[in-house]
Amino acid sequence: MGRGRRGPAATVPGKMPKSVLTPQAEDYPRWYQEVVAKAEMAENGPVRGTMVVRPYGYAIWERMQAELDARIKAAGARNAYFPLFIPESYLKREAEHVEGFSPELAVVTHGGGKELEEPIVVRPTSETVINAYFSKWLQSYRELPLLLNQWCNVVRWELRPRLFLRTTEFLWQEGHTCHATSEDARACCLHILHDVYESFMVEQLAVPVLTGRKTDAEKFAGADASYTCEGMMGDGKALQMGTSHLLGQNFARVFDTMFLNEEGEREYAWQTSWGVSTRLVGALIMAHGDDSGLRVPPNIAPVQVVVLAVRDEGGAGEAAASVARQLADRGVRVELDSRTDTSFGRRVIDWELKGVPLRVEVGPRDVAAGEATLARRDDGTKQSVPLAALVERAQSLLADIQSGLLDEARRRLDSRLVDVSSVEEAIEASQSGFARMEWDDADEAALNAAGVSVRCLVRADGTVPDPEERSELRAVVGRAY
RNA sequence: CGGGGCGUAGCGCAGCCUGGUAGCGCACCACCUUUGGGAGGUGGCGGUCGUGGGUUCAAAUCCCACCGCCCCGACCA
Repeated sequence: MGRGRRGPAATVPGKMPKSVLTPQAEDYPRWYQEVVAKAEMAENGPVRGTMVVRPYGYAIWERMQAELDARIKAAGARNAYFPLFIPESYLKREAEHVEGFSPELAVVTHGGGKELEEPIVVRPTSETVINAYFSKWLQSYRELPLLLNQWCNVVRWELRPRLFLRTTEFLWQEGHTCHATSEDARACCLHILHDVYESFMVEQLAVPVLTGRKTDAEKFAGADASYTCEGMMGDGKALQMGTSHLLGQNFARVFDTMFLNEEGEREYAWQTSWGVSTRLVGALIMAHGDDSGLRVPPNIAPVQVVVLAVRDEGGAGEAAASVARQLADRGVRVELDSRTDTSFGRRVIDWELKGVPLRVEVGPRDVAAGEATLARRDDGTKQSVPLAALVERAQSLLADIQSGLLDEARRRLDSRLVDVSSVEEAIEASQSGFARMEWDDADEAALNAAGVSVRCLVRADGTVPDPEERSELRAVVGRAY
């Protein structure tokens, strides 16, 4: 936490502030920082730009990993692991790649107390090392396509870090593939974009995204084309949530990644690479969070239901434990909160901060009536439910909450995405959301001067353009994280 | 790197201008009363005042240098 900054708790000495967090409308970035801190997601590490991910934040990441990993494997990829350290010479082989990454590289010059003969780079991404091994392993078209994925950390030196959104070290998944034809590589790249990333974001994170192609200015260094999933955050700004790149034969050429084709000729492999990172946690926070804290969609929530024993009287403690057990038996991710030495209100607020989708309150009054109280985190409504019907009701409410959060996010995206016909209108529209316009009219220099950028390019029908496609395209512009 | 701000207890801050016993709120510990939307009382623990130097009988306070952090601008998942 920074010095010279105040949480709302500091404004009135001796008194609790009215609200737990700075309201979003008052100061969105501050709201974000406070949620991350108070929901115990993460904090800054000792080295600038590094991040300590706390158990609750990491639990969310683990849920994301589990869902993504299943989809990645279903797409045909296998997991592997490549080293953190990469010879600097590898990076230098692909001219555009080094040029793009050199400003943000961490370079190791000493090891074992001696200066190294060749500097070692801490991986900013692994195309180069992985290609060094692809070239060794790959022999025949019969081995294609070859799809590998790795879960790891990477380092890109950042000047202005923000927890989860932009840190010097972050966790991610990077997929790397080799294909026999350009068409097959393209199909894979888009399959990952839509059927792994977009589907995960919509179904699990309940965040609708726009998919499109990056402009040359924003594409991956060394790629022929980059495709992106762009989400709209609560303040109308865009967040790049995932990217899938078509590498062509660029890396294959410099690393000699070749195979023998059906005609018996040696040919360079056609490649893709793709990744999503812990930035997704930031996306989750900003896509659904409200003035009371996080709102985590049930599908991704590490805790879907918290059962609160209001106090340990009238059998409430036992009843709460029993409810929690029943929910767990039905496969619900549930946590029992029986800390009755802490006040009820405090505990409610803490669980709201953490965004647990559904809260079950069990107190003496509920027990006497044979009921429990269910409180939804998404809309704040409460209802009493007979204990016998509780598990069923909880499960149906979780489903409602999941779809409700998606609908809400979709309405925001739809209502704040407007079609415009000039740079001036685009800048105006970007103050509250996205603008869509003819790409030919989108003067990037003029937009950038106003703090706005082209997030992605799409066709008139909304589908993603081919790598070389340039005419009749629409540009989606907005402010970006 | 350019501009602005800030370093005092775990967190948020006051004290500095006008040198002289280091304070407040929250958190934490103990006990009692509490518990259906941030509980109250009483007692307690906790600080090399960012670092180094200088001025002075005396420095959190004045002077110099350095370091760090935060915010705003040029790059990125």
